[in-house]
Amino acid sequence: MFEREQTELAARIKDFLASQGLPDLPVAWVWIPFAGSWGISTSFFQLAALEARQSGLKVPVHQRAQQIAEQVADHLGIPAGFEKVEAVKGYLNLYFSTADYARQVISTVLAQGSDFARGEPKGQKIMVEFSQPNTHKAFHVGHLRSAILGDGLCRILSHAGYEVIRANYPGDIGLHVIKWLWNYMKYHAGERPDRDITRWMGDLYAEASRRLEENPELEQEVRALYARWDRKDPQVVNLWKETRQWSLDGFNEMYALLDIPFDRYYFNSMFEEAGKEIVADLIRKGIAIDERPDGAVYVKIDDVLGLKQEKYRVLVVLRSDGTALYATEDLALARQKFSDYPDLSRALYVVDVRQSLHFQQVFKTLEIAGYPWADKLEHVAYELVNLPGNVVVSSREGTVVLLEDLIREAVSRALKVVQEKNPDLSEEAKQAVARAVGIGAIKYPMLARENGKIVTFDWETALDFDGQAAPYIQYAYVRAGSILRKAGGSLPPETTPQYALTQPEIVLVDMIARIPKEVQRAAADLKPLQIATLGFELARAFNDFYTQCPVISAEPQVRDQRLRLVAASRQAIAVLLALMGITAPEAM
RNA sequence: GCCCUUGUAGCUCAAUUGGACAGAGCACCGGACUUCUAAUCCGAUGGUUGUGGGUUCAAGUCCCACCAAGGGCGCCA
Repeated sequence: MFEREQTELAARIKDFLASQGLPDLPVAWVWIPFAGSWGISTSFFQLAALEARQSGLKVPVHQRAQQIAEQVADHLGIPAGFEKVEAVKGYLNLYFSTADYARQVISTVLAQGSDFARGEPKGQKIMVEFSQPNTHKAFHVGHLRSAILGDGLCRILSHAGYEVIRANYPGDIGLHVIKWLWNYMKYHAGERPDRDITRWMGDLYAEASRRLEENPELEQEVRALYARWDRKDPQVVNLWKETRQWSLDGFNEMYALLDIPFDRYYFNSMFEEAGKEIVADLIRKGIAIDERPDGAVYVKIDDVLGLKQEKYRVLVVLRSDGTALYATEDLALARQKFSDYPDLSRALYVVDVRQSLHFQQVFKTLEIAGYPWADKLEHVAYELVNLPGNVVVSSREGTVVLLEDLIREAVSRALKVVQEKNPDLSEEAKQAVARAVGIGAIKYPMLARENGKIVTFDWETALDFDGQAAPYIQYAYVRAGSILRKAGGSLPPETTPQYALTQPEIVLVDMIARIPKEVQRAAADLKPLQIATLGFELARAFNDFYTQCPVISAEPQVRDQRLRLVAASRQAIAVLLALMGITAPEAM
């Protein structure tokens, strides 16, 4: 909002500075950083410093910056739409006129509804690959971050104006799958999962690992089974297909609960052969070195690039026995993405930070091989989810917190609270609230953290519904809805407030006005954290308003104005919750 | 050995990308429900931003060194 005014003012300032013979520097507007200040600000330190360097004048920079700010303030006077202009400590602050500003912000939100803060279509298509779960294994809190972070990124990018393709890449083949099949065929033949599919699949996998650990000689049988898979033995392939589907069914249940959809599935198993073709091509081009059967096929990336210092090191692209590796498949997967969507402008991989080098290697190898889209591949790295005391989540260590357990616990905990707080709700409504609150509480901490920082999971924090957490934001939404319901009727028409706005109202409008810019920033930086933080701050501003500014009992003019502000706040909170994939409940 | 990430209040995290007084939430202490839902609000306590240099008008943010934690380094995914 107010981009036009900002651009015009910047032009006027630049003209003025030029007329004073001052250096030409871009005018960068920022929000005045003090809570409750409505306006934009820019500083003149850079200008003063540059001038001092060019002319050799000995005036202290901050003093000179203040002089310039004062001159500019005098020159501008008070522009239309503003009510105060001041020069302070080298900064030029322009305060919006409160009445106009509030009216404009509120009306914009109410007119745009759920499209509030939606960016202009950018004409760019972005694929986001995230939540790469392994079939035939458990789905635990550790896997949750990629799913939630990736989903949040998709929502933000889409709202910011990009066309987004949500891709999943399940690990449906590999040693872990063969181990599982071996265990199933030998000890569980004919069994089928009933409920809790993913748990059952995970249990069988853990059992297989245990058996092999206790009796290492059994690994021969697993290897033999792998060979049968490689020969495409129909019995093995069919069983693999059937059991793989069980896992996928289980994943789908959880994605549905979490409201995380996908447009496109790529499966690990689809890329073994295609990957081998690319490797053959790399060998033909002299990029990869083939040392089979004594050694593997690899790319000495640093050598190829002529780097003196090691950076990309060596990427093994095929095993010495000719079977495919993760890297083999990744080469083919990237090609497939751009074959399916030739006009993709970016392909993001939301994968944990441990694979940073791997992706750098794969991307660089594709670039060397001459694929024109190689520079559009991008690894969005995030840190792992740990348990208190820096304990790694691991099925082998028995430290897993299964996703289904987490969801169940969070929801039942939320249900208890609803029953306490709002016993009059119907049973059905209570369940819906509990789901919204429980799942929101799980999602929020995964989003409200810098991507590169470890999330420590512990039950206490995860199920703590107080303070900076999703329920806080949801509650603000509920309160706003409650006021509107009590007030009844339709919203009063747009008016310019004729009374002096109070501080909580000013802060609240300010928060709402920041949203469009923050959406763009979060999209550009690929950081849902910024949305999560803003969501909390907006909710806090609303709660503050709620306690200090009566709406329904206020005199008619104030009441009308505040009702519109409440409706706009509710809408703005809904937009931010939607960007995080968190449900906005009607009651709590 | 080389490379990457992180280090901010007792704990968990922010800080408009180099700007104005480093802000929240938990926890602790003290207050506020016959008034729009107290899953809330108000107040108090709490800081040499790991250490030492440097660049800059301006450094939590950039550069160098050191310390600490985590991660990655040719046939795991």
